[in-house]
Amino acid sequence: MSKQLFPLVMADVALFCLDEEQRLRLLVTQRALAPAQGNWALPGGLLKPSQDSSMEDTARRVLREKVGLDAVPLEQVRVFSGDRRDERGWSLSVLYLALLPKDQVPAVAMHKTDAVAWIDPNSPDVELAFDHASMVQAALQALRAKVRDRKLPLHLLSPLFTLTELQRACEAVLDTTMDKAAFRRRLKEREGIDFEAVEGEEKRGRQRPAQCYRATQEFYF
Amino acid sequence: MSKQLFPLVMADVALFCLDEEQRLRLLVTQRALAPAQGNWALPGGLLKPSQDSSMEDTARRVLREKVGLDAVPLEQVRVFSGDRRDERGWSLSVLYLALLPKDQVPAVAMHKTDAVAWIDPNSPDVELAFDHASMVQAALQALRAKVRDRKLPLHLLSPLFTLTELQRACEAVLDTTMDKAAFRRRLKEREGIDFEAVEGEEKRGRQRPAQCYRATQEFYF
DNA sequence: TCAAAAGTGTTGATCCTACACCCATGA
DNA sequence: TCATGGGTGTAGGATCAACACTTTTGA
Repeated sequence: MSKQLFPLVMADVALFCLDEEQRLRLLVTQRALAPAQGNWALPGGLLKPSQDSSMEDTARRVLREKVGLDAVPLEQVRVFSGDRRDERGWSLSVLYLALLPKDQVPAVAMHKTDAVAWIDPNSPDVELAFDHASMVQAALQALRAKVRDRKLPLHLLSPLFTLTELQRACEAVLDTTMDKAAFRRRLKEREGIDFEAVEGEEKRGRQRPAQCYRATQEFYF
Repeated sequence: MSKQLFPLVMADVALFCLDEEQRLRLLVTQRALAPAQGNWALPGGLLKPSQDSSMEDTARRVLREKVGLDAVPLEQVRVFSGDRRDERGWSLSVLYLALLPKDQVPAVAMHKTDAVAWIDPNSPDVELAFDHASMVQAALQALRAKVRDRKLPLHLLSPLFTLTELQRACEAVLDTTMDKAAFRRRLKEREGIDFEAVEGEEKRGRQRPAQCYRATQEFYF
């Protein structure tokens, strides 16, 4: 057991995006300091009671400082705690889930204060520090549960999106393929997607252009 | 903002049971110490790093110390944190959900170290301290989500239970009524409830006795 | 005119709801 | 024998998965 009186309190973030081929990707950073220096880990950091007015603030600040991202929608997953998960002693981490809109992915690549990488969350090709492998599992599970529950991962897309893009996003999360007709019928019946951004037609490569949609905030998660 | 370096770290427990009339009830305790002395609140307490090897341990210890319950299955709901929820300063609480088997309810009544009460979680007739009203809401939501998701709140019942008791438990949680035939069909098809505890027939009041069932552990939650 | 992706319609299987019905018991 | 709650069968409606089909564009 530890002799310390207070635990370390921190926030970690599992930040997902879609890559160019619409595959689900997870952001990891290379740790600049001990412990686990040089290892890969989820972006995270210690609570600063004087700066943060909640753990969500901590997570937000961490994202700002480590990846240069602001105003990312966050969702709590769960707490990881114990006297053995961090060599510095008793620690408690609140894990947050975040989805990065397609149009902000380049911003991460630009910001170069820390080494960052996008990895496949299903089969990570790097070893993750601490219990961050479990965290990734938990975050994935939470994300999948939501999509399975008919929620739409709209935050993975740009504000203007096509139905096929939305379907690809759901498929990437659940790692399945879905029927186009059924997917669209479910959406249309649910009444809440605003139609046709009048001239917003995406002229993709060499095929028929697709209708663009915009969703009201309540459909985001 | 607070000047403290470390936050208070604690665990709170939303412990549910069914009363004699199969209604969902929530355990609250009267606070013996400041802050909020004399007010009602969820049972909770501070992390003791030297005794607890995880936050779940903290929750378990709290239940043991405050209500005299041991080995209650716990499930994490989520974290409540911030600099304004507790007058003592920056604080972080991990909320746990627990279901109390019918045959252990009397044990709580016996244990008299703290004043305890069972209240209706939907319309609490007492004012709860801190942000515990939000906690109750969150715990209820988590519980309902599970039952809606076809999970069985078996921990609310004795190990030997009748199908009607199980249905009443689900109904109490969701605050609805369900169709008997449909409920039973769903169960039977799911293959996993062991049948007939040979002589375990409950001879309720003045009607036909009901078949008793026992479930394998994987169906509990 | 062809490939590729957008977008729609149909059909059979499955699940769910509502309700009717029989069964076993205590009074 | 009647009231009460345990337990089952069925029919109609909603939902869903699978697949075939039409449309619109760039090359």
